[in-house]
Amino acid sequence: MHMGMPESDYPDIRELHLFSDMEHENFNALMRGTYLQNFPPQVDLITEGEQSDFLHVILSGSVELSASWNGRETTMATVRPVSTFILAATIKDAPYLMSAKTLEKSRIALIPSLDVRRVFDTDNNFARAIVAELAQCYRSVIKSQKDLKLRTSLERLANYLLRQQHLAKGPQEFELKMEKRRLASFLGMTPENLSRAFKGLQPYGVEVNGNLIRISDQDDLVKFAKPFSLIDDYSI
Amino acid sequence: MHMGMPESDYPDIRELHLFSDMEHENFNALMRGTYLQNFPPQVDLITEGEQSDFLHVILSGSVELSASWNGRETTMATVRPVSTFILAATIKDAPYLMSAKTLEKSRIALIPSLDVRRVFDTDNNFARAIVAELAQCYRSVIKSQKDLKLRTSLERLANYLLRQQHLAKGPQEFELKMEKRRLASFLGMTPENLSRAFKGLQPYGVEVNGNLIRISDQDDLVKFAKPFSLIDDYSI
DNA sequence: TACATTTCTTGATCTGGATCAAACTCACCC
DNA sequence: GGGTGAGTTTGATCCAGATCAAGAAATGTA
Repeated sequence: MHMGMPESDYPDIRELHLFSDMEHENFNALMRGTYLQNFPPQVDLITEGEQSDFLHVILSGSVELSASWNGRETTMATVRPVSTFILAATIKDAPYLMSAKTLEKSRIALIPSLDVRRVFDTDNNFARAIVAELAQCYRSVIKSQKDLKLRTSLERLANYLLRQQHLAKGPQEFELKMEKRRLASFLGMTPENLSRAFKGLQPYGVEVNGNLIRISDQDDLVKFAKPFSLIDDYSI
Repeated sequence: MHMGMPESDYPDIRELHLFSDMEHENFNALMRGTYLQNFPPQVDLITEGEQSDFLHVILSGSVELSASWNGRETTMATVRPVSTFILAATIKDAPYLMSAKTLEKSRIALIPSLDVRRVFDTDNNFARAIVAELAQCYRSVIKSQKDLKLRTSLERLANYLLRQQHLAKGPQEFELKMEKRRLASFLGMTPENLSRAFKGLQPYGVEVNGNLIRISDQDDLVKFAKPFSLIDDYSI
């Protein structure tokens, strides 16, 4: 681990909506204290319940956010570049509510929470950017909550596939970006059931081949899934 | 409905963490455009999908936030005085993700979203207060999500009762503040099942009499419920 | 290449919780 | 007081999804 960011990583972070409007001075102050590290897969970055020491920015790879209770565990979200995670805990100086671990080899910037809070207190543009980011995060969780409470697991899977297809710019064929067992946990079901759910979507034109998904009858799937902007559109 | 807030309601709102640190000037500007209204029970205040016109502050009574999809409906939360709701939609100028309706006769302040966004852009203390509020809201939803994904309905009910007892300052006996069918929906179950779940908690010392709950064996219930700060403590 | 380990799938069974139906309770109102 | 209608409870049944068990496939490793 080394202190201070190499020049080459500045732009990626600076471009993030969260940092793009802040004072140069303040951004540089943040970066001076920032650690950059390459992590191998399966490394625990954060354990739920611990105090927030760093705001994390994922520059490459992927990170899983999970939570556990009473011996059970569930996947809450997967984070992909370029974005931050556990912003709320950092701002509130509160314990993490989720654990985080790398899924693949990942490059991650660690910005000391103390610095984030200090700059937050002085840089108004940064404070405003944080509001936008938090509002976005809040609305995302609400959508996910609605997905969980209002839909069956089959419906959740169908809509998940449509969302992923949309993210992949809407091709007939695309790859799952998550291991199936993780996807199952994310969707609130068991791996066995996910496997059966894929079968259950065959009548609606979904073909599965390993990580490859083919949606042969888009309209049919849409008719079944009934995607709804107030649940499935993560851009609003 | 009348324009401009009566003096007597200023303090309630001013005391809210969200408004307490902002400039007098700006607070007054907000209040000048604010409508105050008394609503009877069962009035729809907000319909999900509509554009955010007002930030709502509930001064008395209670409001239910719900969401629906494909003919199904679920209770997301109940809001009680003094707090705001649908802050995220107001800030983002995005459509509401939830509907809101009064459960009881309620006094509610309606602050035009345009004004909120304008003051947000100029008053830094207000912007910071919004960050704190949003971070709190975000973490609350995450906790609720963990509750849903990691616990059975019986466990959710047990922990809900312990939380309510705690809010009531920990007496052996306390009242449910929600209709049972709403509570069922909030906990992600049917009314029938809630009824059976109450029965299922009898062995752990829970006695139900209408809206009155008596926890005769605290330790036993706690041992079953296994409350966990990172799910059940809404103050962190 | 062969072996080991993990993930994924499939089948059989079980169970938590939903649904359906009917009684019961209670608040409200003429 | 005696409806009337909503909310709640109880019982019977059903179903989605969990669990258990065992292969099959993929992945990593000697």
